[in-house]
Amino acid sequence: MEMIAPLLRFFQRMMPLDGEEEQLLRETFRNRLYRKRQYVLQEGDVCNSLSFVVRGCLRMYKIDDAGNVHILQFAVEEEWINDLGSFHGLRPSQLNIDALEDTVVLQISREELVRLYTDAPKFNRLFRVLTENSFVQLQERLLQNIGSAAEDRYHRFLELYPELSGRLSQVQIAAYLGVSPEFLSRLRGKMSKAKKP
Amino acid sequence: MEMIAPLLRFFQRMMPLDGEEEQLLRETFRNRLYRKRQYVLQEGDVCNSLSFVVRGCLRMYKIDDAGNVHILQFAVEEEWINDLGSFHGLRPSQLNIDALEDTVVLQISREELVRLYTDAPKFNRLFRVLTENSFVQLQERLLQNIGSAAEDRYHRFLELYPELSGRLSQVQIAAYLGVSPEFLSRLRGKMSKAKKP
DNA sequence: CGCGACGTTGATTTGCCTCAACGATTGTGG
DNA sequence: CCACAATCGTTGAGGCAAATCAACGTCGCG
Repeated sequence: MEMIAPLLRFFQRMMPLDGEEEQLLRETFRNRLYRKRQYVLQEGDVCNSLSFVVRGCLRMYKIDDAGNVHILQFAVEEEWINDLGSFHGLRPSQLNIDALEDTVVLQISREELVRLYTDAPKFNRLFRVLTENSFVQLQERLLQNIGSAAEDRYHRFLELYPELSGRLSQVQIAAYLGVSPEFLSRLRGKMSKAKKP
Repeated sequence: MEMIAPLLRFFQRMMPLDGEEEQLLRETFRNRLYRKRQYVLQEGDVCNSLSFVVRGCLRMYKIDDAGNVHILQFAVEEEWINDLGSFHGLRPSQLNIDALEDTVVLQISREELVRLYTDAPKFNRLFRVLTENSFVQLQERLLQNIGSAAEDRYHRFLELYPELSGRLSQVQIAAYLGVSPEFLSRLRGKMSKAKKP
């Protein structure tokens, strides 16, 4: 089954590709299915491939000393999710990535990526931009969380990802916002009371 | 006065450069002095150049709705400090960068950077790695702050940047850790009491 | 000299967490 | 297909980390 079309579209949106480059992508990216609750990356392992979500939903998170889950990022259709620190530094990851739904991804390994760079130098630029975008995304996330109360963060989350908010359980949203599920529930109660009556 | 040596060293450590590439760097980077308290980048402006600190100390921070300062990053000798989101996206920055000491920087504008990429493609790789490193640094910062109490964060700061902790006022350190100066003072009191007697 | 930044300390407040209990869903193995 | 378990969302009571406000002495600087 041909799943690479979304990836081609993704790159085409950044920069036109010729037939040879498209062919290279077809050859180097591999299709993979992760079942719900299955790990894509586990803490302590080295992140050895970049993942592009074709269908489904993944989360990347850290577990702190007290055992609490802190979600850095979700990834749904046509989004990337990687621990770039681990991938590039060949260091064991502090992060976990797993599937919240049955999820189809396209993956490229480090070796294949290096080969891609030499076979088609254009991908140097493409992946530089991709890294820049990841960076910006992370910084935006940090800036949003800085200096605003949990209620404001929840508001912004709803505005920014209206689709996700319907697709995720409140436990996941709470872990993304950095509050306890109980507290998020209280916030929702307060907010709906403030609107309805 | 020749100030470019530290920058050449910085790049050489990543990848050897030939004489022509060194010459390109000499031509494209410009020297600049910022006086203490002077802005390098002001909120609302677009970040139009990348800055490499030769001597001195800069800080990059956000001011939240309540007027509190949140420092994302310090930069001392041989470190970079940029709002990559604003620089690459040509968007107005939400961040400020200013000088905590009289500071000498080397800067390259966006146009000069583009020219550099076409004149010497090797810099594509170099700046890709640089962006990757910035990304990793930011992610490390985020992961450290996640799920650990202020006291632990302060400890880690002292271990990670022993030099900085002597060079900065406690107000700056507090703004970096994300706590009030009063609370940091209390932490210090508690910590020295726990060691001394 | 005087003024403003800094560091400290005390009293009070608050945003959010923890623990605990409950009904409502979801999902799973017999 | 049903029964039991697990997860989810909600609500209450109590607790703690850190903020806020205020006052004070110290220092460096213009």
